[in-house]
Amino acid sequence: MRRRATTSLPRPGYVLIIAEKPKAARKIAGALGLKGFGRVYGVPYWYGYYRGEYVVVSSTAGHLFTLVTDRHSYPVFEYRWVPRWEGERGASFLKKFYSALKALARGAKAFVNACDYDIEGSVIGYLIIKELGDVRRAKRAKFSSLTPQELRKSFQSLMPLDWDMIESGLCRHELDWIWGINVSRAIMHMFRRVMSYRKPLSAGRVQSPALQQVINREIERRTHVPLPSYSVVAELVAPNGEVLKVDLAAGLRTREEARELMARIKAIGYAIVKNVVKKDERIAPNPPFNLPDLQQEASRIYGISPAEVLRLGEGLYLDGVISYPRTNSQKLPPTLDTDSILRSLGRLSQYSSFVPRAIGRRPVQGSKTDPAHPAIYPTGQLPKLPMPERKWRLYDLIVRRFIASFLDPVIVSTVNVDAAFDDVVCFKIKGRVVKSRGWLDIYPFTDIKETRVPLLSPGDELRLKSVKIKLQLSRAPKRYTKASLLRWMESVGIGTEATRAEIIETIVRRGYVEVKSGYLIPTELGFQVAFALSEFFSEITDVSLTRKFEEEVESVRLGRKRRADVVTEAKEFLEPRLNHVKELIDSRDRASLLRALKVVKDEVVPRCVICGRVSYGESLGLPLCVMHYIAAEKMCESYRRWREAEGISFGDFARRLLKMRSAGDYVREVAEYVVTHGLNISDK
DNA sequence: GCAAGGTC
Repeated sequence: MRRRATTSLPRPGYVLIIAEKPKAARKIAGALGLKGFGRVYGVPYWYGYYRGEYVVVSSTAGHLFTLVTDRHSYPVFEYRWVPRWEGERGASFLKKFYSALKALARGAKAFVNACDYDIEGSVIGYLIIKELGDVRRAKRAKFSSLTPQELRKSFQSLMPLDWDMIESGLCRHELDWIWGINVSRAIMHMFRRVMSYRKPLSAGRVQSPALQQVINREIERRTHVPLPSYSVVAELVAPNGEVLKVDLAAGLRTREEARELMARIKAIGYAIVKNVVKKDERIAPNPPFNLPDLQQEASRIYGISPAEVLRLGEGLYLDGVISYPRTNSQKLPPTLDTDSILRSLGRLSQYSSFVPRAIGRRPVQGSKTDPAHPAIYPTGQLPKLPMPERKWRLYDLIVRRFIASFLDPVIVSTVNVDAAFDDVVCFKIKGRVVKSRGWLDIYPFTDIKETRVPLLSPGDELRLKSVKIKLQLSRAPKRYTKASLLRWMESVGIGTEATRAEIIETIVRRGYVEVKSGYLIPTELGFQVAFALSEFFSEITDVSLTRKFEEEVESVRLGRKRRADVVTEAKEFLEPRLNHVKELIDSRDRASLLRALKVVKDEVVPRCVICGRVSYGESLGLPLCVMHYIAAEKMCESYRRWREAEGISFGDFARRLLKMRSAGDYVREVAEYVVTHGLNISDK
């Protein structure tokens, strides 16, 4: 497109088309064949005639308006929309978009909201037209992708403003604001009064369930009581003399059971091969990245955090070397000229040998989709080198995943051997060898474990060389990393591609969790906030609040409910509870507040006999804090299994727990108390 | 100051 840059505003009397971002505005202008180009306040616009109509296309950069209130207290249900650059820190870059659209709106005779066709896009465009233009002279462009055909089609049949969609979007904003601001203020009030804590605290529909998840996992780990199970493992000698290590049985409940099995196996002395099945398995390449997959892989392979992936990805996108990164799609656009992208990538020596194998083929596609954007792919425009190391690594990962998606599957030869010691025990021996490396050389980050097995045929004898019993202890689940927490958020459907990483940073910034060796560990403050929320606003700690919002917002979109009614319901639900909490805090009933925060150390009675925190309840006949209480209860529960498995006394069980590294620290502390005070649970 | 959601 030839551009004639101008520094002044276009001649008035045009239809102003508003896109969600500058890149989209450029695509729309291209599709409509607009040749004129100019800038206002540095913001680009395009102009010209489309089907006889004089039009101007420009854009915002996401939300230009936000909700604010003038009230400083809570409950608060009065709010209004204001330009974001006025108040919000870090939003000053929006001022030029605001000024530009305001100036362009003055010369417009009509408006088109051409933001992404989703509820946020409807809100973004609507608020701009409402605040800076005139909604009575506005229409909506409806398109599902930014391809020229789709865009032209949408402008040939412009729709009236999509009021139900706008109302549902406004409703989502208001619900999140009402819940988030009010609950945040309530807990700040509480922590200020009770603990003299003065830093900002927060709660919200997405961040609070994420925090709760980290807390639950930590409680599980720290109150973990390992449970026993037994396996029988043996060394067998194949006819060719090779020694094989095999699990003959696993998951046995008692040591006695395992001993019996072992004795019978020893008496027989050899196993017979029953069946041998050889097969080739094909492992297809992964589809091109969407953002969650990229965040996961960058964290796994290079330890780059999800938020940094988003930041680096945005940089690569603005450099023009990759497509839009905030996407959930694993599919490439059907019209994409993949061959010319591949040819261009082939000019980089890292990739040149793979490109010929990829050209002329179709890529693997994933099942995930996105209403606004395709999967992340290299545009074929090559990056300026050198670039910072981590940025390069991310780019390289994206390119490799892209090229891999065109290549042959990895072929793995597998062998499955069934064998048995008479009718005493059947077992399997499995082997795997990579036969053809396929896409594995360009994307070598997948570890395909190889196990070799000697050549065996039915009827072969496997002589027993040795056999023993192995005690297996159940392990506590792993702590979350930023990447695995993000995965969890995605799996339960909270947050969006663009926000999840930043929301994880928020719970870190608040001091709710710390990052140690990549793992998220809740702080005392995090525990206290989570307990306070569960006590007074339990809904906000659960992902089901998002489900509820989605249902409400959807019913507004379908015109079945009015936004005002949904907002009123939320207000009527929250207001009495906020007032109740406020009264409790103002009543200075310190003891009940401390009990609600659960893990506070204070002079209040009764206290945990082990750690001095406020008591939560009695277990083993002792007043215990919530964590030692859970640990003690789990110990009593698990003792039944240990007695069945090993026939040991409660005292011996406690002594063994002290030595188990996989036992949670709260469990070991309770065990130590049990040992030193000679406690028993026979009376339970 | 506090949310979640867009995008630079």
